[in-house]
Amino acid sequence: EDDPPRIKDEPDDDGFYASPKEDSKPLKRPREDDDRLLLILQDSKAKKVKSKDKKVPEADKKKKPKKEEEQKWKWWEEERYPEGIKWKFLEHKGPVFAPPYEPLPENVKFYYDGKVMKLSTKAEEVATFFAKMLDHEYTTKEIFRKNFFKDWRKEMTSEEKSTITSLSKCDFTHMSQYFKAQSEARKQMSKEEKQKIKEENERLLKEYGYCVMDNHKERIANFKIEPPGLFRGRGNHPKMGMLKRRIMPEDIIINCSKDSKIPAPPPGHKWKEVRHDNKVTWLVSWTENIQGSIKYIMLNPSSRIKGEKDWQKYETARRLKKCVDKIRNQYREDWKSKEMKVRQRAVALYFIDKLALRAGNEKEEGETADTVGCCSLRVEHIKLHPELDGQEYVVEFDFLGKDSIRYYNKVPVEKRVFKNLQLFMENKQPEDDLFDRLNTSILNKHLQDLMEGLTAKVFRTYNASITLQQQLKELTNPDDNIPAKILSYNRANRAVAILCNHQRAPPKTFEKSMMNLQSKIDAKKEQLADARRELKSAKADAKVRRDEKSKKTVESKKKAVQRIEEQLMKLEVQATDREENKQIALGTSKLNYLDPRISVAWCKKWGIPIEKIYNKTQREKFAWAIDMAEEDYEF
DNA sequence: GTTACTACTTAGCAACGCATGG
DNA sequence: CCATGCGTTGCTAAGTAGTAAC
Repeated sequence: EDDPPRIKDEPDDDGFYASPKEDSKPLKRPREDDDRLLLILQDSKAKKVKSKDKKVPEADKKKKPKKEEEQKWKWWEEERYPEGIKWKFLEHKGPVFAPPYEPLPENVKFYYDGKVMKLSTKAEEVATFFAKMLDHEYTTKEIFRKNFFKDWRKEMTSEEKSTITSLSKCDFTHMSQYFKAQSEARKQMSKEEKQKIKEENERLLKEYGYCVMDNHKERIANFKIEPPGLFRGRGNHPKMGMLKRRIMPEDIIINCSKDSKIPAPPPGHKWKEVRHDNKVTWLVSWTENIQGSIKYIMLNPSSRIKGEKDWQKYETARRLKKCVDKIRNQYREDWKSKEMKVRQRAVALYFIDKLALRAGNEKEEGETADTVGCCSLRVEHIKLHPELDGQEYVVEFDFLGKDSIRYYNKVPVEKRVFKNLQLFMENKQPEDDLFDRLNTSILNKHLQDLMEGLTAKVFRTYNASITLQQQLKELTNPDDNIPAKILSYNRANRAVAILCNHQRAPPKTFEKSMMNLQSKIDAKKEQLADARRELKSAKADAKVRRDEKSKKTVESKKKAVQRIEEQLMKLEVQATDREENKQIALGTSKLNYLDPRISVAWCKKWGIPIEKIYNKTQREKFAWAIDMAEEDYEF
């Protein structure tokens, strides 16, 4: 047993404290079932009170958020379960299913080969999926059309099947127009109607959006089952256009505790299975029909179960910080190894560390888009340049990574790495694996030996977080005002996003919005010039008159100039930020790679309100960090 | 080692909805 | 008050990585 139980009052391997303050507070009361019952009881009482509240006007509404505030639970101050056990009590209402198909009104026609054709309900439903995507580029792609048509035909009656033999003879335009009109009508709805829909959504959220896990009510992330539709893979996906079938209660596995109130399936239906597995975190699962993979309903990032894991992730990355030098020396040694396997492993690890590449699991050919990560790189994905633009030993990377996002980079590497790469590529075809003696499993096993809990992806987390910390130190100018400091923060964030290759398509309205901002800046500049002129004349005036009143005018004009200068500066900062962000997505790194305590500490140090860095959702996810981190926190 | 299966994190895009300014 | 632009949220695909069975 190299993993001791975690409940104790000293830090475990990950630096977790049972009770996190170092002065040894008494252990918290263990989670007891009595507590749980109490909470549920309170909860149902609260509901009753609330429903009464409905008739009570405005004044009472304001109390609600306060009440919730008081109830906020600091799970990070509690002891953790022994490893493997995820919860003791879990109760939920099951999933919300997609609304049933509503057949089209009679007057909406489908045409085949120029003639009106009435489709059976099943065939019609699938046809509407295609019609709704008609404007999308997808529907012009050969593979998409082929896959769609094949799956569509499976839903047709035998008559339909014999009539409809070619997709190009199908005319969905009338259906498409109908849907466009529908969505237009939705936008035009009256306030009352919109309000009604909103209330219905809130009701659904209230009823199905939460569960009770152990003693606490927790938000569920995705309580709605994915509706049927056409599969939209990313990049060049061989399965694009296939029919994603409707999920029924009979497909659903429910996971909850034995002593909980088991959710009821919709009338006339039953669940595939109800199980009670507290070694996993999911509440509901089903098998999807495109890849045959399992989908899950799990908790929100603000939940204890996700938060603890997230915290732990950063603690592992911090442990890597302590031994990364040793590991780097090690892999540099391994570049010289007699064993090919060891050399490949060492070069791959160098890429993962230096370039923050993903591990690169192997994928089943023909089942997914052709994308790669480090271990699955092929010879065709790199070019070796003994010299390029005045630099020696340059490796040019060009491949599609996760989500078919292109990774393109020219990197000078150490001579040994370069020589090794030449060796690995000898006598190989472009489509051969660069690291033919390596896969992620071998690599991760090796990493596990170097440090407990170390895997390839820890390097991404570590390098991302350490880069943010470094960049913040470097870029923050103490004399800057708040907007300028925030620009520095965003620039530090951006450095990480570039490292991790988090790209986005430039927003469709980018050019336009940039122009708008520029014209705002121009207007502000003019305003500033005016204000300065006025100040000047006021000064001149004051010189002649030498009275109190004109002095005051000068003062107020001065202030006006200052104010406008500040506004202009803010706009210019905004423009810079936006321009630099054109093709970079900051969100992913902020949410998944940057230890939030670094950002919290930075905010505290420079007096930046946390709201400027994290929006509401992000503050909920990182509540633990916001509560814990002091200004001197170091990653 | 290889494969199948499972559980969980990470990812970009599009729809939504709210604030803002004319 | 309405339109518009933009940040936020929802959605779900696509990764990583562990385990078990052969």
